[in-house]
Amino acid sequence: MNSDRRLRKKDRTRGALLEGALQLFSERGIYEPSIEEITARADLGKGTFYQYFPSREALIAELVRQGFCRLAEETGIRLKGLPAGADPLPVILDAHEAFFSNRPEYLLLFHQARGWMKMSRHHGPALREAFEGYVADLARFLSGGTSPTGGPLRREALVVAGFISGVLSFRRILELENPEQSLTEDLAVLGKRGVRSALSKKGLQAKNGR
Amino acid sequence: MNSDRRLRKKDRTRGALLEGALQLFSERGIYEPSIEEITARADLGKGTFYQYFPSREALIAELVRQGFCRLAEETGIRLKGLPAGADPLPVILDAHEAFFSNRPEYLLLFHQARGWMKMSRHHGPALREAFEGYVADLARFLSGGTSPTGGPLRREALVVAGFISGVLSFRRILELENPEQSLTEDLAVLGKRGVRSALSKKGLQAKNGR
DNA sequence: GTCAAGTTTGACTGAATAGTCATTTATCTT
DNA sequence: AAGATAAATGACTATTCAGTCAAACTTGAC
Repeated sequence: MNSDRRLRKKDRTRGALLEGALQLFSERGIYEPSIEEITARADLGKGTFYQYFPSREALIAELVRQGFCRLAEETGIRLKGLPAGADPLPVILDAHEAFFSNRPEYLLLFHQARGWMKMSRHHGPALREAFEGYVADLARFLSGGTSPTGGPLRREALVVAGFISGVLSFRRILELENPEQSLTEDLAVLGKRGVRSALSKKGLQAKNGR
Repeated sequence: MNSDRRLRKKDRTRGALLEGALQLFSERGIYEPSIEEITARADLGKGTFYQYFPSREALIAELVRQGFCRLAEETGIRLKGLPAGADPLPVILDAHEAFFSNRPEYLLLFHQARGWMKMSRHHGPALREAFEGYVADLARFLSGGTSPTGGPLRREALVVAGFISGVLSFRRILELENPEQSLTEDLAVLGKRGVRSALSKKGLQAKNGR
């Protein structure tokens, strides 16, 4: 009746697969490594993979889901200590920066998974749901804890998600000389221009529009 | 002595390869399509590919370079009609929006090429140079035409590039219900928060920092 | 200890593909 | 038209890899 042992073992095996794959994907991307390499990294035989995941994509979707969960959790913790009424955005940005600094292996994974989703042919719903959940979390964080889902903050959340991922990505590939950076400062620099620009936008629109 | 004919033919063949590959990459990404599929799309034999490009990556790098050139050209044209002293940012954003709306095939290409660059093993310098050139162009545009290279605007350019690519990317995969969107407005919404936040940032830093 | 149920394995199959190169085809020169 | 140069070709090789499955192994129950 102590079949818990077996369950724990299964969990460990599954965990080893996920962990090994995450490591491998961060080195060589999600496309290159073969299934056999993934199982080898976890010190398992090739056949074992298919006991746990029906396909490479299922594994990727699970890794992404798990990653976003961890990210949301850490962000949530940081937001606990925020005085009510204060803008959560800088905390969110800092939390992301810290997360990707501690777990850089998620950077390429998230990036490539996003690219994967842009291809129509593939992808069951799991991957999309993971991203959707992440944006919903962001919207919730931005709202300061109220409005559980898809309110008017969804757009803002989408923009924040895009800003973070895009800036971190360009930072990564085209390193600045002096690497003291902060997403909050980046946003402030950009935001000053943006707000200023938005005011004079109307007049320009006619000239450049379409 | 009329070997111009041959040169033009060669150019046409090369162009057909590039065009076919771009189309194919936009449907199935840069990893999936085989070299033979690419040549087939251009109605050419497989061997022909290697007369023109030493590898898949070389082809990708050339496509990216070409794409950034077109993008910079179109942006430059729009900026011509800008009164001196005005902020070029909204025009840059509009130009990008129009470019990717007219040529959506570049969205996935640029995205995946960026991901490719994050993997250390691959990549000769060509791909990096293409991105570097793009950011340099952006910095030039942001400066209003002065300061030809790598001035203090490089960081700002990097942030702008990241913002644009990230927001467009998230928009693409998680479509909003009402698709009237504008990068300029997105930036304004975000910027208002960002500027506001930056001011109160110092006090928060101690609480959430490190 | 022995049986049954659950888990792991890696050899095997079939299919796909990168890159090569001897041959064919097209174009230019005279 | 004939010969020379350049370009295009696709059969071929050697490799890689996804997915399967019968056999081996492990664990728990009695």
